[in-house]
Order: sequence, then C-alpha cells, then structure tokens
Amino acid sequence: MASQKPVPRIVVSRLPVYLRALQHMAQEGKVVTSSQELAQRLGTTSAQIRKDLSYFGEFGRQGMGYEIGYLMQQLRRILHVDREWPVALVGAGDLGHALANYAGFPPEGFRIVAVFDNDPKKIGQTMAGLTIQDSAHLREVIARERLKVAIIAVPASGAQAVADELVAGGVRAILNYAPITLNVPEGVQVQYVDPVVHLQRMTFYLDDE
Amino acid sequence: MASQKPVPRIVVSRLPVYLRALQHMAQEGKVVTSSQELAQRLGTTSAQIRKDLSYFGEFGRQGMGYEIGYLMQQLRRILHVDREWPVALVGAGDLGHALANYAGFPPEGFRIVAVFDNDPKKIGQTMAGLTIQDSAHLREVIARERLKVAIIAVPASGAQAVADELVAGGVRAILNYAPITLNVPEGVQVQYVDPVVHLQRMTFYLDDE
DNA sequence: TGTTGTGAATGACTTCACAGCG
DNA sequence: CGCTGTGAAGTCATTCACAACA
Repeated sequence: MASQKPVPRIVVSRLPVYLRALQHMAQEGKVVTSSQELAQRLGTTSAQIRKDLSYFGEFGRQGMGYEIGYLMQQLRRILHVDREWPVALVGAGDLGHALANYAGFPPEGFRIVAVFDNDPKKIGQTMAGLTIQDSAHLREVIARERLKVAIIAVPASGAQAVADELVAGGVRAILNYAPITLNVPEGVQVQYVDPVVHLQRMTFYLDDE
Repeated sequence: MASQKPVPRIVVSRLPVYLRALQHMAQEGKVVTSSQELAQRLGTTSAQIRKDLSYFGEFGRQGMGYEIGYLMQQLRRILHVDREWPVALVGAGDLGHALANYAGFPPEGFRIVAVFDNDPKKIGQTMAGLTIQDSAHLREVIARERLKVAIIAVPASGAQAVADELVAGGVRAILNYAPITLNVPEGVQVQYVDPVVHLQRMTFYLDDE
C-alpha cells in the first residue's frame, strides 16, 4: 500500500533523476530494470529508490523488478510532466540564447513560448523563432497566456524585479540563473542555477595545497 | 569553540549562498550584519546560519553580529576560493559559448583557461579569446596544466567519455551540464545542472488542473 | 540589551532487514 | 528464488532555548 505521509522535498528532487535514467535505459532497448540496477547507475542505494517510489504507489513486481515504460509513465504523471508546459524566458543574452535553442526541452514537454528583454536593441528581434518582447509587458503577457513556469536569465541586478513581475502575472515556478536569492511568496517554487555557487560547493573538497 | 565534527555536505552546500548574499550586502555598503538579517534575505533561519558557521569557527560577536568583510574572507578561505582556479571547458556549443563569456567567473577567481570540442569545424577557432582545442588532447592538456576543475557542456551522449578523460587527466571537480548522471571515482566531486530536472522538481508542486 | 555559539530536543531522512508475493 | 514494499531502527539535520558576553 502506498504511504499517505507527506512527500519529503528531497524525495521529489530525486524523481526527475530516476526518470532521466529510465529514459536512457529505454533508449538502450532495455524493458525491465530493478532498484538494484538503477541504484548502481545513479550511485545510490536500491532501498532508497524503493522507499522513494513507495510514497506514490506500487510500481514494481516482486521477483521481477520494474517495467521501464510503465515506471516512466508513472513518474511523468507524478511530476506533472505528462503534458506540455509553456514557459516564459526572460533575458535574451548569451545564456537566454542557449536556453531558447536548447533541444532538450521539447521532448520533455517544456516549450518556450515567449522571450523578454529590456534592451531596446534586442526588442523586436527574433530568437529561436520567437520575437523578443519588451520586459515592460512581462506581467500582462504572462497573465494573458496563463504561464505558470518561467526562466530568469538576466543579470543579478534585475532579477528580483523580474521575479516580482512574473509572480504578479501568475507564475508559480521559476528557474533562476541569476546569481541572487529571490524573495518570493509562499508556494512559488524556485530552483537555482549559479555556476559559481556550484563550483564553490566543490572547491571546498579540493586539497588545500 | 569550533566543532570538530565532520562537516555535513548540506552545510557546505549552503556556504556559497551565504557568501553571495554577503557580497551583495557589501556592495550595498553594509559593514555589519546578523544571522537574523542574513536569514531573512535568504529565506532560512538564524539558528541554521549560526549552526552552519559553528562547524568552522566563531566569526561573530555577541550582541554585535558579524563584520561582513571578515566573514566573507573566512568563507572564501573555508571554501578554498581565496585563490585562482583555472578551469577547463569542454563543449563549444551555445552553452559553452555562454559559459566562456560569462562575466561572473573572473571576479570569483574561476578562470577558463582551455576550451575543447570534437567538431573539426570548431577546432582552431577562437572563443572568448581562447583557441578551441581538439577533445582528443583533453587528458594531456589537463594533466600538463594541472587543472583540477572542469565544466562539461557537451551532449549527454559524449559526457561520460569526457568525464573519464577529465578524471584520467587529474580533474577532481566537474560541473556537469549534460543531462546524464556521471560515473566517477570516489573523491571526484560532481555538480549537476540540468534545466529539465530543475523544472521537473517544480512542476510536481504545480496544481494538477 | 542584543546577538552569538551550542548542547539538548525534536524532527527528517536513510538504512536495515524481512515478510510477502510473483 | 528474487525482488519489492515497508515497518522499525538508526543516523543525520534542524530547531529550540539559553548561558555567555560585548
């Protein structure tokens, strides 16, 4: 029986990694796997994978393991990625350009449908097939298109203001590439990508010579 | 007295975020702060900040708080970022381009000193002032330059092979932008940036309408 | 007084270990 | 027999709450 307990955030954070590994297995033609095999690939333990999945239901067969296609489908449902998510991208610099053209989004159901910048030289130009819009219209467009997901790829100095506009327009999930901690209301999700922070998390462990 | 207990990874992972916030405060001209103020900015608790810092020493003054410049300096020392780290960048696509030109690295002591790609059309060209080198020479160059830190910005299909070469050359910390879990030896640090994974960690919490 | 640093208490997460089932 | 699903045990992390001190 699946647990009714609240799902720890850390469990949720691992599910996309499981899903990604299952997709790779499927591409390799594998049909069935086990918590053991998956754990080995991911550098974790079979018990952790089984326990994580147990928060949501029973997806395996005793003695058999997991049917990869079925488990992928279930994880997509759990993560709410069994649909298309239209995404707003704010910032049309080098990083925004890379994100707008990233081939990894469409197959996963994330579709960038609007790009914003506040640079007059960029507004009106085209990026990845989309017209760059003035950030001044951010809130209005977000609200009209009912966008719930956005990516911030602007400098730190403008990021909080952008976040405020996004939230005011109705955005509930922000992937933030600006090197600053955002202040958002309860219930608005934020994920941070700051290469400097990520590098500093590793240099700690490097020998001090 | 500072604790002698082993430092939890999760504590280390928060230090760069504290450092970043302190830098912003310093830019605003602030000289002193408190665990309370810092916690408010970062959406955490003062107790957590004090406890985290207590693993490394005593950096504040009772009744007074923390001298921002001093605490920054101490965090830089703890994180081993009180020096220059030369970094190898593998992958000269859109993302590699954005990273090579990222203005946020130099002020933090991270300097991209070598760029690699395996595309004959790109090898020999210049990117951010560096000549793009053939990935075939990856291990050799890494070893010769004694590089300990690298960034992977290649497609998933090539990422494990790149990681193997990096590690063979002596790299001990990898910032991986490829959407795949890397298999590396004990002691080699890896940080993952996969926008799809980050987005999926948030869509879980979005209403299921 | 205000704020740190920290043991103690609480809470969360991971691992164990095994019943149960295919 | 092999592997899942899961309570129970064990470990780790956060929060509490207060002595100590500028």
